Amino acid sequence: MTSVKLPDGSLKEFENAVSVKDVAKSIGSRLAKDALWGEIDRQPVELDYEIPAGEPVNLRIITRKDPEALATMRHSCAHVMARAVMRIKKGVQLAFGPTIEGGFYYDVECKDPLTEDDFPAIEQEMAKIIALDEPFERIERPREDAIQVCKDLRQEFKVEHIETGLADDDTLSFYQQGEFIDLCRGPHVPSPGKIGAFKLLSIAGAYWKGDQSRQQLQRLYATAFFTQADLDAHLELLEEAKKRDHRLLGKRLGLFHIDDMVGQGLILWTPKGSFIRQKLQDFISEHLNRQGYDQVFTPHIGKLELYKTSGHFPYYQESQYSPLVDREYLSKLADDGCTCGQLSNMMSDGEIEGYLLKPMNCPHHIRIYAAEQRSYRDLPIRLSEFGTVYRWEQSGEIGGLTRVRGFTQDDAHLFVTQEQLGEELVGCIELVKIIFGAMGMEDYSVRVGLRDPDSSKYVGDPENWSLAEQACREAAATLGKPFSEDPGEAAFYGPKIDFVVKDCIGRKWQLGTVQVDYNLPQRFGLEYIGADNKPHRPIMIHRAPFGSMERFIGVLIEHFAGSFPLWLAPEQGRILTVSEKSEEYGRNVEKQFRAAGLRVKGDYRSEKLGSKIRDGQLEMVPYMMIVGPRDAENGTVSLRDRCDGDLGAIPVAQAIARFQKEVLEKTVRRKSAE
RNA sequence: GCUGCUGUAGCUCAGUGGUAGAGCGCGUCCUUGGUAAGGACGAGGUCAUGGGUUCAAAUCCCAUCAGCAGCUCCA
Repeated sequence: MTSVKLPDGSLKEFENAVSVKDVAKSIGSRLAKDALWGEIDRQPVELDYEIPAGEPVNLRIITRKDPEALATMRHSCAHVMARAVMRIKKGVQLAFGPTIEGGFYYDVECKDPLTEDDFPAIEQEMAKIIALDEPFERIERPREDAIQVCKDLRQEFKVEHIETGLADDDTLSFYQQGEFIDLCRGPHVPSPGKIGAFKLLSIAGAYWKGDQSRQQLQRLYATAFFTQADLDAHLELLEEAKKRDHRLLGKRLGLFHIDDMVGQGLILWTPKGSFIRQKLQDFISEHLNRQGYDQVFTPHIGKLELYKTSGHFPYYQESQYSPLVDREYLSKLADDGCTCGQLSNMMSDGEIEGYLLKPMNCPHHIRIYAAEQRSYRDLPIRLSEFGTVYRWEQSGEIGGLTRVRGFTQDDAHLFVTQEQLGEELVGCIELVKIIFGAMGMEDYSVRVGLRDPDSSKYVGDPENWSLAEQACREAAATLGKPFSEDPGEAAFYGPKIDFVVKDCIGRKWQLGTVQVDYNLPQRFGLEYIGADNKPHRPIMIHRAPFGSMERFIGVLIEHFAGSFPLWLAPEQGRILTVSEKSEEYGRNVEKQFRAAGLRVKGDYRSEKLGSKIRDGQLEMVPYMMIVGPRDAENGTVSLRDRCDGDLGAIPVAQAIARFQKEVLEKTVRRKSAE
């Protein structure tokens, strides 16, 4: 007797031995057809798996409607892709081929490297394999046999993976499909016929096991869906998302420029982009004032000595611009043929004095704190600065506004007592909340980085750490949205709270961060005099709610799809004359808007109205004010909203009032890209 | 930094071992048009840079620089 319990709680009993498929058949022929695999007591099993007799087992039958079905089908598709590649190319070594968000990839090594030109052939071969519809057969082998199987197949990566990655598994599973056999945990759909529609997307390099020192493989990215319609919709979504790319919009709207002659990863803010940045800085400054911050200015460079004390030099030397060395030593360099390495050693040893382009603002702020004797009555001290820092990012990593070599942090350092820590962290979070709220950005995630309990790399008193970690949790909780707690993600000097968003192609970027620091106050010997008339050590909080102006604006361009809210729009409105006959009235209206402090321009070209409107729409101007003879006569403008279209004629004063209200309220307009 | 792809007019891109192309934009003129492209004419390019192969290179090869995708890294 075999009995199974179904997810709805019902019990089914069978006299003879039954497979998962038999159970599905007994429920309905439609289910039998749609069934992909089964799950017994939460363990995936094949459809032909024979259910053990005896005690009732919990059985789920998975169809494409179940959330995990798509991922499994995609993984099956990865096998099909690998098989196709092996049919086309000789000597293919397979590495890993997992499902990822939105698709899957397979890492392979080919003697004769693959290019995108091979895609049509691979896709054709995949179509053939799918048409064959041979079942995915699960084969289980004891450990030693499994290694032998991989050796026979000459799949060295698989051998290594079993020997190292799967060292604890006694039995290993393979899936076979015709001539193709691959080490795989499963599950799979019963056969490739279940794959609906697929497409190869791109090819890129990837290191074996993610280790830079290991060989580099080729990673084939692809995606698959149960229906062609779903695939088409997905591809269209990708195309739509690309139109929001801040690199394209930034160029098209003239927001910023990156120039070869200036240098990689160095942003030139054009007037329009500068305007947006200035407005954001003004906005945040206003809230800094309210929260009792003091704004400071500090230089872009500092002595090596400063960064030796802070620990940034030479420890992070690789990711910094080279130091600015004294003239004297430079000529010595030239005369003696001294190598860069030697110079670097001399600097670390203190033989050479030089300056560093600052990689962080904290050392400068610390020296402001240390410049005066501080009392507990002065604390907390909150020093803020839109401080520009420079970091030598790897060239392959630089791009757009999201990863640059020079950027301005909306930085601040708070010097607080242990007792004040919790409240100040909450204050920092409050700022983040205000900013994201004002932008209408809800789609961000929060991570609290905690100590790795097994590591001893952390500085500071463990008891204080626990207090700080708890304070971080409590501060994060004030956002009122779920956050993750990541042990081991803390900096060595203290726990932190990070805010992460995604860009238009799904890449994650860290924006704001709030970090507790026990280390720097110690390194710099910071003190304040307590109520007990004794010196005490303050705790530092580093915080940058935007992260950097560059990255934040990059993300913001994509968030708004280039269509900024009125208060941020460099050009808030444009006056369009119906014909040149209305130019005088148009200029008059323009003056009135300007006098009211609004940023408007006039389009007085001898173009047709439709053409001017089109230009205005494409340049993302929030409002257009159309003026013709009728408006001149009535003292009106015909207002056109970029999102809603024609709003009809209203008096000029009313239009101005509408603008001012919208600016004051910082209304967030709907997104739309074109 | 690594792997692959790319670099042609202000922008988007076509092109090919033998005198450099389109659309948009720009300029001039015509047109005076009421809610997403009116018309004509014209200007504009050391084909990223530096080497090499060749009678001949924008085209083929090498290097450099830059961009894109991914990997790695990210105080």
